[in-house]
Amino acid sequence: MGIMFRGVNPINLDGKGRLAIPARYRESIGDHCDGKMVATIDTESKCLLLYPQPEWEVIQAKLDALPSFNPAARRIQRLLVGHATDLDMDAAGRVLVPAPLREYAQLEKRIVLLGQGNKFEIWSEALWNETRDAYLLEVEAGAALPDEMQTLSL
Amino acid sequence: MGIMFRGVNPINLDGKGRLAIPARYRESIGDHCDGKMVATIDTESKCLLLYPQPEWEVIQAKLDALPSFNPAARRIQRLLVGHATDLDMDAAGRVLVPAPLREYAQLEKRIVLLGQGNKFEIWSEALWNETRDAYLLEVEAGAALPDEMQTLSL
DNA sequence: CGCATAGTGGTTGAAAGTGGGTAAAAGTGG
DNA sequence: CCACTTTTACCCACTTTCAACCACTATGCG
Repeated sequence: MGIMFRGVNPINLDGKGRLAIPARYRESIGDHCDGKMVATIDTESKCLLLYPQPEWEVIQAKLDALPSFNPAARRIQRLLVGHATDLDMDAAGRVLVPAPLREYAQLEKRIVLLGQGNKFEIWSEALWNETRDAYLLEVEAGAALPDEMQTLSL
Repeated sequence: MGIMFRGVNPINLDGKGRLAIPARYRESIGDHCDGKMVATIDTESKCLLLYPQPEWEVIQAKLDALPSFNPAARRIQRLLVGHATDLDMDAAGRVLVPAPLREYAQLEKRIVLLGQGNKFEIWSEALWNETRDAYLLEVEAGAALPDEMQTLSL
């Protein structure tokens, strides 16, 4: 059983595009992967995914195992593996988010770091707020839940 | 079989947004999770959910196991796990409720802490009163009960 | 009626967030 | 292959935030 990230963290990117990982995650990240992380794009939403390196290796192994002649599989491989970039935490607990990834997720100064289990999601603050509000409206409208979740008891 | 909370507790949030857990729950919380709790939003109602950490870990594990390419699953993960925040009781038995969560549930000074089995719900007092009265009216109007409850014996 | 415990609020010191400067390294073009 | 430009990693300084601590008040119980 590995690392478990959660929570919403409003952060400022600095002028150089650096992201300061909130202090409460640093110890577990240091233990788990010595500050080595991997960032890539989320293909479904305009946000980035940030994994501890060991977690990412597992994902990439699964992706590499997909059938090479299936166009959808190739597409996912190219998008996810193709954009995956190694990032190192510096002494102050920051990682430099590469310009192409910043551009994809429309990251300016105000961003949100969202804990999501074995990974983080990185959103522009504006986009996250829009997305979150839309989700809440969907729930209110009684959006259907898939079977796996019908039995989920909170 | 774990912890069981119940009862309605009117409480004041202080100026810093701290919530004093009523003394009668503190011992069991201390035993069960050493004061470590997790708060997140309720997606159905404008209130917060407050779990002892071990209880929450079980729920998050289930949520994290949902399929990543299912939009409804991503929605629930982002809303619940994304807003989940670790809280620690201080020496006086208080937890600081983060500003984003206070905002979601419209918590000002007067709030209500509602025991609900393995968790608490945190309501603004005004919203709770409205909701409770509405529920009572629905029952009075003879709202239908689902089948599972037809046989329920109190 | 007094004591003990819970509720409440304020203060302060350490740590996290933030921003910039500099030097080395990588990339680019002649 | 060398010179020049751009990037990036490391370091330092400033500001803000928050959590632990302390003090006072209210309440309930013996």
